[in-house]
Amino acid sequence: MPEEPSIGVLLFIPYRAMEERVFAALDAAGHEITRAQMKLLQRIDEDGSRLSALAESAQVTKQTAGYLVDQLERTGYVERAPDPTDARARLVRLTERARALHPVARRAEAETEAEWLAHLGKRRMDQLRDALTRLREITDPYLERP
Amino acid sequence: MPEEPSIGVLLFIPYRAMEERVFAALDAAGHEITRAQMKLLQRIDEDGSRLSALAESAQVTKQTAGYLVDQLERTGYVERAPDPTDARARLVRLTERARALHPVARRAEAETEAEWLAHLGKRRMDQLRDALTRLREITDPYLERP
DNA sequence: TAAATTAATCAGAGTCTCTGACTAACGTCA
DNA sequence: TGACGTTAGTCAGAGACTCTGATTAATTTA
Repeated sequence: MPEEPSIGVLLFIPYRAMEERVFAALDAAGHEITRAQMKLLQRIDEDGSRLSALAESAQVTKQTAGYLVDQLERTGYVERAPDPTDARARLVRLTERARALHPVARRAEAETEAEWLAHLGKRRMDQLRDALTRLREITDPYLERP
Repeated sequence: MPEEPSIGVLLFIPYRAMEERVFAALDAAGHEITRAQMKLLQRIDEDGSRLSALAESAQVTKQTAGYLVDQLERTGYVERAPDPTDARARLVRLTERARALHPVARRAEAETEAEWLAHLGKRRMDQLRDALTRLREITDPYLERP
């Protein structure tokens, strides 16, 4: 007689399943991206971002961000360019290779979500999204509040 | 105009909030437990568990499990005893100190859940749990299937 | 009983993260 | 305008967590 999982575990199980689908799709498309690298990659602005900005956004130290950007640079996902407005700074920019990741990740996400919708039905899927969106109001420390 | 977060992110945000509440409560009660240690600790059977069993259950190698059990042993949360049924094996057992973690963690979880209930209302909280429980049917790789 | 398997450990390495110290460039203000 | 404090980034060193490969000891199988 297995116990009821806690709400925390119930949230984690599908989250993890989604994450694994996305990384599996990236891997299948020839992209060996780690979770840590992705955390940074997602935060790089269209016009490039400074290391400090990435570090702050991803909640890691500048040293950690530098270590991850080094890796992403070596594997061809980002490049560093001088920042024209400040000679101390450099802009981390996405390469074409990095831009190719987005559609792959989005497709895997959309496919997984479609399977969930098929299993839950539209009503319950809407209820799930609604409840999670409202829950975010009190659990997201970075949510913009009006 | 911030985009709608994906369902994956929406799941992750409250999960992470819950996890942080639990570890903060443990920390406040004087227990410095890491996520990796907790993953093992949760899987130790009432009568003790073998290292191999813990490793398999937590999805890590035996070496990793050994490394974590060493730490937990040093900090007084587990002890190793010979397995009377097999001289190669040793049983990892919870100490009293480890047993003291459970009520602290459960209380933090219950408090957080109560806040969520107050914010969402009973109807939406029930819908959330229902949707997540059904979602588990297709996203939990370790779910017992009848 | 010899061979294969299983339980655990040792050794070495890679990833991710941190703190502390440093250099170079920028901004301020007396 | 020049000294001072701040900011951007890097270097060095360390700790946590994870892995692969090799080893030892005990058990199970053929």
